[in-house]
Amino acid sequence: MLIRIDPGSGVAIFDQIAASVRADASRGTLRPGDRLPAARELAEALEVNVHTVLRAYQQLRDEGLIDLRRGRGAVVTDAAARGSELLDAVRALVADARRTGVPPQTLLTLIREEYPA
Amino acid sequence: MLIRIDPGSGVAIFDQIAASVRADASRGTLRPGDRLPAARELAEALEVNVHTVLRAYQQLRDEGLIDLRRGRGAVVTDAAARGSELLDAVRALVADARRTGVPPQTLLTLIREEYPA
DNA sequence: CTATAGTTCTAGTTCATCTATAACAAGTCG
DNA sequence: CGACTTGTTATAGATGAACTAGAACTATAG
Repeated sequence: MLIRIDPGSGVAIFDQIAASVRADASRGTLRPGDRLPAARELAEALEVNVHTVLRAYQQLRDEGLIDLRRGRGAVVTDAAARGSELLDAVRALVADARRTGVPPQTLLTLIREEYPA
Repeated sequence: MLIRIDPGSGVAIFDQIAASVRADASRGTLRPGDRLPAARELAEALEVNVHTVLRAYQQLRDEGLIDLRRGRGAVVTDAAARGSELLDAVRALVADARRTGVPPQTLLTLIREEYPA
């Protein structure tokens, strides 16, 4: 469980935190039942405000990736394991995009168009 | 060529415009050689500032999706056609994600992790 | 040459993000 | 039960990116 962020990368910090957790879940580094660090704790480690971390956690909860409960913290759900099954398909698609010279932004847009939030 | 935007959606307007063009190119609605509306023209239609549209166009140029020339405007390049070849693969992947209950954000993160800008 | 349309510059406004503090509430766990 | 942990909510201020506005400039098309 290592979360790294880059302030001033243009991407909102809370988005980076959430993305980092998602990535760990997909890789299997984070497994169902695992607990994320407490918000205040992580905030201190990243030298970031608690609200920023909490906003990331709430985003993940909205996606069903974690459960948030007072007193216990953020626990990874079963849903998180499912993401890892897609990894191979994702890798194949990315390889295709690379080969044909389709830039990341375009690929991301294609996905978004087909799978709107 | 229909471009719609939603101000106050959190996503920057110039990003929305660029994404809309990318989507049209992938779908085949926009083909190599086609011209985008003049920046001032589109700006007026969308009730948006010219700079905002131009920023979107410049982003697309950086990706190689369009050529920008004074006096002529924005012309879709050959590169744009390549994106459409990926559509089937993208649709398959999205279907897989849907089936397994993986939310859009998670899928997008997976792509980003594998294909960093 | 004239109209077109992108480029560059300056300046002001708005709004999301992030920070800082604090009080509160619902759990966990001994 | 009771202390502790940890998320929830609220308020307020600072910062910077995005957007707007207006104008002058310049390469290219026709």
